[in-house]
Amino acid sequence: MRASDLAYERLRDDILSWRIAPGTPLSEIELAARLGVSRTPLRAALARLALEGLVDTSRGRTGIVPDVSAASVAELFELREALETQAARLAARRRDPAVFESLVADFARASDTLAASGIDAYYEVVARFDRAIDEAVGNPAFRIALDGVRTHLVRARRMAADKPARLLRAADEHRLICEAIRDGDEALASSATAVHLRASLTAILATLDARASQEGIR
Amino acid sequence: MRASDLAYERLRDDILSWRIAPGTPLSEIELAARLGVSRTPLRAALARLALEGLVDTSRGRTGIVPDVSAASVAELFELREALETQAARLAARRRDPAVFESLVADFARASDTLAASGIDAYYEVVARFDRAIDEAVGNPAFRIALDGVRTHLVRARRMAADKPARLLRAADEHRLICEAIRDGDEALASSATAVHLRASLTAILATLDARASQEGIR
DNA sequence: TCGTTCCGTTTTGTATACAAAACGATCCGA
DNA sequence: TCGGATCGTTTTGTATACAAAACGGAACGA
Repeated sequence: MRASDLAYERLRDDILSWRIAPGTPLSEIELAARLGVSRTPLRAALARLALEGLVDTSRGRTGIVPDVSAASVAELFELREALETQAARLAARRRDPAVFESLVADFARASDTLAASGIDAYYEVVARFDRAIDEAVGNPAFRIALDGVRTHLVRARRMAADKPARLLRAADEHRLICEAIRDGDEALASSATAVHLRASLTAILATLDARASQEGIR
Repeated sequence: MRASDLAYERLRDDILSWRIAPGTPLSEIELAARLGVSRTPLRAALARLALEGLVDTSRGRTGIVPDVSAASVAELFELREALETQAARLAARRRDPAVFESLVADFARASDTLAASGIDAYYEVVARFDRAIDEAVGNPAFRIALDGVRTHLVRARRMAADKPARLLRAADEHRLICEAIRDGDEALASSATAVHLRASLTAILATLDARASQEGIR
């Protein structure tokens, strides 16, 4: 594996998992030393992250990790709604029914999965759902656009720290989407996706607000 | 200006204007010599272009300019429809009516503009339309996504070499979109955008087909 | 006390040298 | 004649050295 890829993946992982806090200056020299690569491949990694929006180079010379504000999450979801409602519509048009039938069952079992195997097991099912959508849409450019949005979503989700009650509702919403796609009902798939995204956004913003006021009390 | 930015802009311009033909191997050494920079900033430029999809690094080690196929254009328009129909909807919700009233007049005059000042003057109006949409939407993440799609569209459009008859129809379609946005009619703005995109795609694919069969005859 | 300017330090931007890997051509064998 | 392997050449990937620019602090003046 190339050193630049290694640096990219490590940095990306650090940012998405909040190991690097927003606002932290990303010094090339320091990071290169920490990751054990020279500055040249590290610069390439930083450039990739900057183009993905995970590093903000607009302020000053040194890149920093942008913070996750309520406004930025709301903007992200506006873009996400544009992409995912259309993706659901296209998926319903071109899907393999068996794939989504299987996902319907997975989401119906979500309560058990969550209780037995924890939150990561649930997110694994969601990841499978995303991959099924990508495959059904069958459009590389569309997939890349969706991936970009999902990347940023990971950060927002980790911050919001989804509560089990919300996850159970989300599983139900996902099940509805899968049923619509399985049945080839484009309009319903699109609408059900919109419903899910609005509910998710509301939940995340509520968590963010609660956290913000908690920080304020301190 | 940084050498890497210079190399990026020059290369990007060369690719978008078809001065570099699809399939051409992008040798770092040769390009660095031609642009008068060293390989380090040139590599950064190539990396940026690769992430934008203007350079394909998936095949072999040397990057090449991807070609514009009918399939890739159709895929691009699927993504474009997802973004622009939603952008039109959001723009209708938040617009400054005066801005789009002015654009309505511009597109109504398009026939004269085209006859008097040529095709570039018409595309300048379209660029103003795009900027008005961006401003009305007011969502940085959305704007970045739209910019990415528009970049690829430039290549497809240059290849298709729009005919005046099509441009006049396109101006009419744009006028309809602007009227809907001006009036705050979200549903109509979205639908009118979908109509315009489908017509544009059909025109581009027809030109591509004609060119393909012409190449076949040779 | 506040603002401004200058200088030292740090950090980024660029160039070049070297190492590694991949592609292509040629030669050998079946 | 065709397939495959090996070697040479070319190209990329990485490291390091140097130049330039920007930030921060201190000192000076108002």
